[in-house]
Amino acid sequence: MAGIRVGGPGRGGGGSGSRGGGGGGGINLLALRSHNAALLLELLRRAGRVGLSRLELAERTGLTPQAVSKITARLREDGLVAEAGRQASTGGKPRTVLRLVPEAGHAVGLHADRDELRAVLVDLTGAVVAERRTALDLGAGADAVLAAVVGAVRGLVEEARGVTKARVGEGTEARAGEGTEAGAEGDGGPVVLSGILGVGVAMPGPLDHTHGVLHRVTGFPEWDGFPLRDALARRLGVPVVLDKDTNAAALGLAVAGEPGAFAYVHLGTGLGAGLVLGGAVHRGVRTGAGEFGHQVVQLDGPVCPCGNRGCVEALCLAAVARGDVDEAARVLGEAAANLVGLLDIDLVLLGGRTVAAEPERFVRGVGAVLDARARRGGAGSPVPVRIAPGGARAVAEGAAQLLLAPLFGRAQE
Amino acid sequence: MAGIRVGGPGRGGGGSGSRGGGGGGGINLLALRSHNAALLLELLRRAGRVGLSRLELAERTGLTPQAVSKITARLREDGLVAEAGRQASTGGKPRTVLRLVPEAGHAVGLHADRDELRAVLVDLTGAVVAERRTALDLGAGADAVLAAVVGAVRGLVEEARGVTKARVGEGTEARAGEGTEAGAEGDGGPVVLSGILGVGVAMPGPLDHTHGVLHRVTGFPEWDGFPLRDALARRLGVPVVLDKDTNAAALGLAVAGEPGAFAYVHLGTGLGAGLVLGGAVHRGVRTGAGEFGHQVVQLDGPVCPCGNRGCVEALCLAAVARGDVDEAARVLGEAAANLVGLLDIDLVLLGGRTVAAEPERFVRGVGAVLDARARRGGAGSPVPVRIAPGGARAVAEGAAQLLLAPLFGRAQE
DNA sequence: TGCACTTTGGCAACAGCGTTGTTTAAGTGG
DNA sequence: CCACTTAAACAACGCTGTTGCCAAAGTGCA
Repeated sequence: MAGIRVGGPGRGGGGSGSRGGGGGGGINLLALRSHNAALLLELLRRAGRVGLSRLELAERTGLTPQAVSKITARLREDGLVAEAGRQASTGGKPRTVLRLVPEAGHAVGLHADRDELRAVLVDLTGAVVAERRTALDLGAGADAVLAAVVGAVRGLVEEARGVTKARVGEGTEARAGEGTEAGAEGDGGPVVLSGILGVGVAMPGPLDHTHGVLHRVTGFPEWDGFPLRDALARRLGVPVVLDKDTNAAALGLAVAGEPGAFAYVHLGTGLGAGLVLGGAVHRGVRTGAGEFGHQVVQLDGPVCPCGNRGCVEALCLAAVARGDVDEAARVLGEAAANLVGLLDIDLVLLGGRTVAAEPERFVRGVGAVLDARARRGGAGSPVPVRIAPGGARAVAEGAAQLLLAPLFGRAQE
Repeated sequence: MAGIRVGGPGRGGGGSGSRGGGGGGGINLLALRSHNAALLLELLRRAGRVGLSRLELAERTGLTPQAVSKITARLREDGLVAEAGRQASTGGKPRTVLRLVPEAGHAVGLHADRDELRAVLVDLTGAVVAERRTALDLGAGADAVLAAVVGAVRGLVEEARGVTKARVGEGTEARAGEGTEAGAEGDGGPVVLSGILGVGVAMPGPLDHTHGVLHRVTGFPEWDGFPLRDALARRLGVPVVLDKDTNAAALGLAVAGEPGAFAYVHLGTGLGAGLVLGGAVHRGVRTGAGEFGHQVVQLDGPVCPCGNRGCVEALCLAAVARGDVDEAARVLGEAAANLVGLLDIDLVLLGGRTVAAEPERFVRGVGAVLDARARRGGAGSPVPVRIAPGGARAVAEGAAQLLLAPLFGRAQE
């Protein structure tokens, strides 16, 4: 069944108090092994259905071809990678294409919003295999909510397993196209679901990502300090990771190929941001980063419910409320420009219900401010603004990446 | 004489196009070796004169004691580390204390401000060994300025070498306290200066850290696009690194022990910031991060020379100009609070001439805003504000760290 | 003073990592 | 059909950190 732990089977000693890695920054041989394995997996993931040859992997990693051969052999043994056709010859033996086996692992992503719960099951490549939506009432108490969440996850996984089994037939091993001529397109042949890697949970409002604890869920004081991660992990029996919705969305976008430094700005019932710097989600020490909405852009401006005066969120939402979308976009643009200048990022992605209602006008309005500032600030090409791809499912997909991303070398701080 | 390259002598093959490390993220055995060596050096540097035992190093890195022994043996061979006394016994053989040898390497830090040049020579621990100050006229043309800079560096190094030689006597080897009982305090015994590791240059205004090129030096258009790093490196014959003054200061503070995430806010003739996130200076893709002064905090406010309306810099400096320091501090505080909320940092450090004129009032004023916001935002303890230690020499010292820091594992992106 | 005990840290043997040199496989082109 | 080219596996190697063992150097009690 091939464990998913990238570190490999580790048949040897392993016994005593072996420090796996991480400990204090010292790089072990085990740590080295899993790092390089994760690196190859990440390259293969990004290559998608096209795949990559061993030599291409060697070029891109800086490792020797032989090292890549050894590592990929292990990954193939573990069922994570499979050979899939060959490239055109350039005068000699054609390169063998390696591809990630999507069915080698799955993860669940949950987006628990104020009024609904969205759950997705994704495979190793991040593609959605199954999805569920249900209403959610956070006021019903912890037990009821937890039961609902657990039920949704269980149902999702079992339903998906049934569908997949039905499609395939039965009695399959998790080895896809092992050695044989699977052809360039090994389509339509997924296999039995391996165990679930874990569940990622994305929620609005302040929380502690490191400990998986909620803080001050707006309007629901009974959730304050609730250790959601551990409670869910106990009931589900799989690892659980908790994060803010904006961070999950940003992670999903980063994994999906957006550049190494961008901001995901979410304007819905509130205003927040997820920051990706150097390819990794920046959460800050207390998972508090991305507190974008309560930036003051108007000294001594109107009072915001948070107590400050002149917050972007208040100004922006007020403009939306009175129908002045262009003004809302302009205010949002000024705040985004502050952020862009402060962090020198490459891209601003807009998302959220309010933006989704008038996407072009927001993109145009925010972009206009950024262009004007860049032209004056002078550093060069203006920072592009786009609507974040992925739509309403993006947060849930990103939540699933909270578990997948570490396999591909994206440490979650 | 023991090269300073942490990677070690590498007596073996080394020959052909061996990819040292870095290439594409793949971790080589060489890369592993230098990583772990750098990690130990960093721990020893932070321990300072107190030093650390091998077992303490093992605990903190997660490496086995034997691995630490091997690595430190190499470092001792290279003259970077020396034994220095022993700790009190806890019932068995007492632990041998290891300490960094400060004289094993030196670097030069330059702070080229608008009107003066400050140069420091620091040893491996970052302690200033010699210092020079001269007037600087950026308008005198590239050749004249470069000649002045080169002269200052040469003079500084030779003067320091003379002094050190005079103090020591002569004929010393770069092995300090090798094996012998050097006593707990091996004071007053530095040695011949090893070669200079390189020169770090810190300047105001926008520039490209990656390529070492200046952009739009305010008031001196002739410097626009000038490849200062390469020009200086050619004339000096040692590696040169260029960075913004605020980034250099932030790096220096980070190395000096400030927490893993803080902002250095510099208010002098202009307003800028250096950001340290996750222990590393955040420069952004175009070295543009830290553009703090032209954050808009007053929509449709007064026009700033940069063309925007309501920039912090304009508002803050205007308040200073009319003598209203408290208002300046309040405005600065609001902008700093925006930054703190956005990035979830641990600390705000204030520096620069204008702040230095009224330090307490700025600290109090900025702190008041941060406290108020934290109390409302609620996440918990307020973010402390302090005057950045180091004074007027801080930028030059940080510039020297541009070369020292990589030895200790702080990659410069 | 002497012996038992504890702890440190070097030495030697080892497994595992990526590297190098060589061989086999699998194509192209004359 | 054969020379040539390129890809990838195999084998030997050097170097990494790891493990097992032992000398060194203290403490503490008899």
